[in-house]
Amino acid sequence: MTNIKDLARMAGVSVTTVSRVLNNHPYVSEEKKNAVLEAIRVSNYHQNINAVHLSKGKTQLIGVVLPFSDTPYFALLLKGIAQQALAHNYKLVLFQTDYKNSRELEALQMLKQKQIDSLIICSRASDWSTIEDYLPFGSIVLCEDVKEHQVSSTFVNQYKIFYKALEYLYKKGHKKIGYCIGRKSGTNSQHREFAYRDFHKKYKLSYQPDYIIDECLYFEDGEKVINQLKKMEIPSSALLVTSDQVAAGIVVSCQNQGISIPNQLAIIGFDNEPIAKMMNITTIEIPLLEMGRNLFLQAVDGDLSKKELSYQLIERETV
Amino acid sequence: MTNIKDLARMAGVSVTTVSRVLNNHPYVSEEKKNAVLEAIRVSNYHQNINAVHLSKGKTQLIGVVLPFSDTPYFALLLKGIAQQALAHNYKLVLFQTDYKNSRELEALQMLKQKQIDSLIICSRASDWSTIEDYLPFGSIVLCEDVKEHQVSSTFVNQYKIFYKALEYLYKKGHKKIGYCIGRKSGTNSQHREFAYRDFHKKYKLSYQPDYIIDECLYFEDGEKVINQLKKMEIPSSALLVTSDQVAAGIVVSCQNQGISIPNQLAIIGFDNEPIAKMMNITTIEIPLLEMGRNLFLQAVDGDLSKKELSYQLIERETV
DNA sequence: TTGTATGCGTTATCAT
DNA sequence: ATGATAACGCATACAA
Repeated sequence: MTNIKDLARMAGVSVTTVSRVLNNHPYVSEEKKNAVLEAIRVSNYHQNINAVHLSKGKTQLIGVVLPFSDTPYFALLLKGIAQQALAHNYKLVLFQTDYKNSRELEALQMLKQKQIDSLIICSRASDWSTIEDYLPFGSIVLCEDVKEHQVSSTFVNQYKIFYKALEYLYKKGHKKIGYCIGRKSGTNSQHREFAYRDFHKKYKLSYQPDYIIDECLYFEDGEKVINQLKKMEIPSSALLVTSDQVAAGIVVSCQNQGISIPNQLAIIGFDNEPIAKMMNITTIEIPLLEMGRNLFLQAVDGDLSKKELSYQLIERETV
Repeated sequence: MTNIKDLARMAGVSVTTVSRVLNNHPYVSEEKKNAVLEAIRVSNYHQNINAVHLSKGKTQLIGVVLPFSDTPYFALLLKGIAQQALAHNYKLVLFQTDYKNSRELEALQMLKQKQIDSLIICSRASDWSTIEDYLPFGSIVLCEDVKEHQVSSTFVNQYKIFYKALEYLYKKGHKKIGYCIGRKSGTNSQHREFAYRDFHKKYKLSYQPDYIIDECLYFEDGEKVINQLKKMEIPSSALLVTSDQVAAGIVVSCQNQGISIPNQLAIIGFDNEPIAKMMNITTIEIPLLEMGRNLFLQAVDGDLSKKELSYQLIERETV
């Protein structure tokens, strides 16, 4: 493996000059430049990027923490991030945490060890104090409303969205509203639960504990939801479903079981995925791609910034 | 940022000793070890991993090249890879190529520059000669039948699978069989096309060019397929669909349009995703998770090995 | 415009 | 069991 020292010898120049032509720096004569280029050609030279990293203290690598990537929500987020990474000549290091805190800590650790320049956490497992411990080592950006915490973030107001959706259902005459969610843990889920409770308080409604159904991530979970619904003493008449995939699964399951939508069961999905359009599912559009893109920008930028993205209720035929 | 030199000074030992305790090497007295540990504690020391990489010439990083990760096929493959990466303490660098050759070259380049130890290419865009150019720099493993080429790979026999599926349909009485595929390019697609042609030759059947429908990647593409089918002069009576997602989309679209399955249209999906089970779609199971896991193992192993995985036709109600 | 010398943080080799 | 010192390959401040 030839290195710049070898190149320097071959071209009859100093290593500095070699480094200059390698990095397109000015102040190098055409003559010497060509000599170096020729040496590079004949030697089949290539940089050892690790040496560059060590020397520069940067890696052009950005870590992305997410529980899994086979669900449209995270897949789209990731896609947005990847788009910008490509455009800005950064590479991505993926941490699929499976909601395991330890994996998130590994990512944080890589930040500390300078293997990645910054970190995008799409779904946080660690508490604030540990996040803040790692802040000195690189920018960390989150995908939730971080309130007063000194971290950059791009997010939608989950509380407001949920509340508005519930009110929409209420105005359509629904008094027994349930919701389906991926996991009960997680800050997003908390915001939603608060919205759910506050809504019921304000409108003086009561709800069954089993109106909240978790572990709803994939299309096929729709079947499970309907089965649970059928077991309820007082089944809910409407469902807020935090993924269009699951919403679609519910619709199909209802067809299979002869449950009429929206008459017997109203449904609002999330994200406005193409599947929602195809199956005519009322949904709440969240600009996930844009969110991903902005997360990346914040990560490389480094400055503290917070950006709330807007959402949109798209009325179709499941409510 | 304190380094091992500082630690050495603080603990009153040499850098070598510090390095020894850092790496759990033998031959260091309990006493000095504790001194170093204490120095580490008070200084809040952490390794600069780039220095380790430079020194060792390894990064514990493995590159994964795939066109996109928001389709179940690649998402599952990636999941399998990620599982093993986790278990073996490797990190993954993701290259979403969007089928752009240049992105794949970037990955190859990273291999050459030692930023990644090896490379898993889930869907190849480059030709063989360029792949082979990079072989000296680390192990490259592929996800296709590489025949005589000196590269490791884990794969299923796409040709045989397709052929068998076509014969199955034929035995069920179908003479006009079409198929839906993600992209026409790619080696997998070629194998399938060969199988398709050979099948028609053997059974002396003819087919329309428009029986081959590409760009079928997502659930919502099912609608497009049905629209195209309806435009055909002689629509096919059966469809091989290389993704259960799309197959499911087709089923839903048929329901919407009053097309009866399997009477008017028979369907075989691919991958045996949960959605196929839920919607009772006949499908061909391909062990994607296992495939991903094995790909990773081959990547870190480094030895040349080739492994063909088996598949299984799962008969349900769409044929 | 060019080169010298030093630093980046760690591991490996070789004495002792 | 311990340590001095040489790699590892590159970037850069500074001098010329």
